[in-house]
Amino acid sequence: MGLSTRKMEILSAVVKDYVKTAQPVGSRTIARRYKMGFSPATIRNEMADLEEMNYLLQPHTSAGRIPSQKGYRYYVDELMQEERLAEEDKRLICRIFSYEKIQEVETLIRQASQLMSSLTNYTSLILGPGLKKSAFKKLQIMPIDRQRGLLVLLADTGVMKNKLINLPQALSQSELARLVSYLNQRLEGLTIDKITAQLIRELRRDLYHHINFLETTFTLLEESLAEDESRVFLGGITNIFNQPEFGNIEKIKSLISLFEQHSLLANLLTRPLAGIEGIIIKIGRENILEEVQECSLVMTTYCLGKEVVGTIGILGPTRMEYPRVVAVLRQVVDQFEKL
Amino acid sequence: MGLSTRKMEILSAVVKDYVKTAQPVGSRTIARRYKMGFSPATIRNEMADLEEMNYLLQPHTSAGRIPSQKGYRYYVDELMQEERLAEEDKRLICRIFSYEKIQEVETLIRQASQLMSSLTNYTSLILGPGLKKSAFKKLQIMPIDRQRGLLVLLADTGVMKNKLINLPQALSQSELARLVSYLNQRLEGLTIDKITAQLIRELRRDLYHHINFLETTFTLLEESLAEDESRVFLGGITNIFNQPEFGNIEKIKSLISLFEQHSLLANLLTRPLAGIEGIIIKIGRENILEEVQECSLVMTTYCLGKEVVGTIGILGPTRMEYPRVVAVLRQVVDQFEKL
DNA sequence: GGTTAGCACTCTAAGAGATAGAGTGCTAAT
DNA sequence: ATTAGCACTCTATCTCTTAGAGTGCTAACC
Repeated sequence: MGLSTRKMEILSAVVKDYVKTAQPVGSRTIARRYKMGFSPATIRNEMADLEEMNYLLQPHTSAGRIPSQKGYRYYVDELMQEERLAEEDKRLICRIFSYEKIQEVETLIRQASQLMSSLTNYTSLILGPGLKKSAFKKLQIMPIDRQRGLLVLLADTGVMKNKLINLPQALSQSELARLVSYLNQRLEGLTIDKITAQLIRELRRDLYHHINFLETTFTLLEESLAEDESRVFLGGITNIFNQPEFGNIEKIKSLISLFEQHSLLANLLTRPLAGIEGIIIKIGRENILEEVQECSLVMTTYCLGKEVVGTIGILGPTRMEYPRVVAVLRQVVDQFEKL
Repeated sequence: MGLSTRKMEILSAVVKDYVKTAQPVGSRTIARRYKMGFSPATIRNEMADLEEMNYLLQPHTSAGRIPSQKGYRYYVDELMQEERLAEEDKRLICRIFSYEKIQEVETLIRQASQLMSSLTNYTSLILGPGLKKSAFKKLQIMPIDRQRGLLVLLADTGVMKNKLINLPQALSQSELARLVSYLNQRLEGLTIDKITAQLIRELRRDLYHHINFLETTFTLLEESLAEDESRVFLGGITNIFNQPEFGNIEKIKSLISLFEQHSLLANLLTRPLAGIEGIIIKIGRENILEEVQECSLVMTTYCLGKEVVGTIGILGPTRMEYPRVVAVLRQVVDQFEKL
């Protein structure tokens, strides 16, 4: 599979030029703009070879070449050099992470999402930290009136979850307090997704007379686990539609409709990253969902504390400025993990 | 300004037909489809009059007529009859309000928003209940570790707000408990937007030595008031783009970009309703924002408890099925207010 | 006087050529 | 191995034409 140096240079030039202009690239253009020291004819021959090998393709006979999916893959894996971010850009990223120390995770994520999209001119997708993978921190029950209370569940990642619950009439203030402190003690340090099984076995045994009440607590936890995955934050939706590949209304609609379905997005951001560290790039049909098969997704997991809790991604057309996007993403994730 | 009965019938026919077909309506079509007992020529004369009076307009000389903004206004105010919803539709609406009694306000709103958009095929906008107009219900501080606590603020509308705060080292468990119960007692029943001023004057006096701590509480309240208005829920974004008036990509982009700016949407949903009860309809340029000047917005405020807390609206093209939209909206709001 | 038939006129949307331009692949020369 | 030259191909764009829908006006009708 070894490409000659010259083929690499040409492939690289085609990708760069096509990314910039969105127009099929001709041999003359490459010879002129990238001064390779060969005539267009030579480049034509090489390009014909590259097409033969499926790195390039021609929209129609008398047009220039554009990179194929395989071409992008090769470029991304072997040829591209990650961009060095301008100091200015780095500063912008650092600022949102340091501006105020005590900040809601959600606010932070929203800001990061905004910023990434404006730095890249693509759309950013962030899968927020869910309860599932977080460790239990604290639980509190706040009585509202005779019958109802508010259950507040806090994870070490800063995520929290509230739920209205019914309190058994019989429960007195001090009983409630004891119950809460007991639960806190027992659940301390556990990962949320380990709690369900544990709860049933142990707590039921110890708390016969409060079973009815715990049923609700239990339901909350279950529901949290189910809803959990679908907290997706989008930024710069309009950006991606400014790309010329979205001149077609149907494509826009199909993407917008996808953007409304957060559970699908969550999947898109979760599945490919299972067990993988670092930044990964999914090009075109490498993505699971049909709606983004003309797009590329650059993404990575991020941690809050020790545990991996979510995914950050940037979605653009396959004709994407990969070197820059990777650089921005890396910078953001680095900052994230410093928290 | 009195239109003859015949002119009314013709205007009404033009609106109905144009809403259905999205094509300019000709005199022949009206004569045929709406059997008015007059020849096309007569209708042509009447239509010429209506155009003269600015109720109708002609895209170009040899085309049929379409309603002008003034035409829609007259139709909506004088001619249209609210649709009777099918039992089936009513049932769908009732179901989400009764399905589970104890439900998060947010979940409910999301569901309502989904449903409204699918029942109308337009986009629904709901301005969620904010803290501002709600009455204070309960406040709790949940210690997390030595330095930090989680402040939970609950309003009678079911809205809640969390905020991380720094706790002064000096504060003991029991002191904290006393403080919380004191605050609860003092703030009970107040509307949130009345708290700010009150807090400063009275609480400061009584709680010299905790001022530092209260500063943060106070900050939370202030921030809540500021962020507050921008909780907007959108449903069925894609729907509105299926309308033929959005054949133009620029229009789509401009709307999408508006949909991302929740503070603008909040304004759109708040300003026109100040002091007004019932359903109001803003047609085309009657709307504040430029992006929706070819759209109509049917909206009304809703209450949770006694206080008006938010707005529900449906956004479609000016060429909108007003009778149906009004009916759906009314049904949803009625259900809302039964809570 | 209100209503209607008839007809010339206008405007658009859609299709058919025609043309320019970009880029190729091949051949022959270097 | 490289390059110049050239015929060829394909698209995008423009113009021209045509069909069709709908009008406004005039003159006839009840």
